[in-house]
Amino acid sequence: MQRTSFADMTCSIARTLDIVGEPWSPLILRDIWVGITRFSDIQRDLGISRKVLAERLRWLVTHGVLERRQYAHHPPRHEYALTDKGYQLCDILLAITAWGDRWTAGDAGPPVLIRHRTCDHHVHAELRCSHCGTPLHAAEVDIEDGPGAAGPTPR
Amino acid sequence: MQRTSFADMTCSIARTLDIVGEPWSPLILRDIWVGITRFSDIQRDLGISRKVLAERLRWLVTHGVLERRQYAHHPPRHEYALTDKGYQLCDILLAITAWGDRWTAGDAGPPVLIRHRTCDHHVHAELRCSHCGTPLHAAEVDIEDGPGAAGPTPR
DNA sequence: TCTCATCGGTTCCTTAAGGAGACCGACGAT
DNA sequence: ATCGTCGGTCTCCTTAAGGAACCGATGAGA
Repeated sequence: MQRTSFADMTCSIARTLDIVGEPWSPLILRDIWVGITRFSDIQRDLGISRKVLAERLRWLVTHGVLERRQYAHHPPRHEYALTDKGYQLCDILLAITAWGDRWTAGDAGPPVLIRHRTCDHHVHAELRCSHCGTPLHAAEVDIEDGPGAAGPTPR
Repeated sequence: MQRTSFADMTCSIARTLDIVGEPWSPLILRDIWVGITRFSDIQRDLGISRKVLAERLRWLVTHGVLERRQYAHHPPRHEYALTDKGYQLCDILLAITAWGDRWTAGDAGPPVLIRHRTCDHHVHAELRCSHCGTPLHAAEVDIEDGPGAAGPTPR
């Protein structure tokens, strides 16, 4: 899709979307995160076309989000694994899950529960301010030009 | 493009992507969030085609993320505004910005800085556990079936 | 009054991306 | 010898994105 590339926009959101903004990519990352790591398994689980899956996996590997590993030599078999960069993308998936649970789950309740191993409770993700630690929301922040801004009206 | 609808998947990530997973949608939300609220202004700012912008705005309004408001009567003029549901989506944008600042900004530094009005510092978003308050990361959680799960192997 | 500009779109055409499914080589199992 | 699995590639068709032109309602200026 995405005939217009976002890679050159002066915006961290746009540059992130350039890497994982295509609709299937977050679902592929989710699958690998929960342990569905092989080509055929991902294809079966998502119902994605094999062509598109191959394209996306290649793209995500070249952008350092995934790595392709050979886990068996005699029948040469491969799996995909998250890099550090990819694991941190999954944090965004936690934030997306929190929104989806709240606004799209309906009466049936959330499809999955998230158990935090640290405290052993069912939890959801909350955004906090890195400085003062209080809950952070989009309505409570101001946007200012940063060092990487371009031109007089950057974003 | 998204010829395959994600709306019926038993997954909060998929259902969220069904609403805002198309690549332009997050950028449209960002623009409205930072105060670019009129059709022509958004179109100019993003360089998106007018046709696609009209489609996206309609979609986001029908899904309750935006509302279309008439802000002038005599020359009938409209603007788009975030609903509560839409404002909470912008929290995801904060998480995306944090990742993009870290992994795509390069030597120039982040394009924008986020000032938290509560503490008046430049900050970034951190994910915390809703129960124990410690930092929450994708590697530290287990996924379990929730009440809205479907079938024996839901996701 | 005539002309020009703006806002918020709609319509049309071209091009590129997604979906379905056939095919394929390497290997293992029966 | 045949069948099945894994990890893809290739081809064909449909559909969505991009670009540009057009449009009605209004307002501003000469």
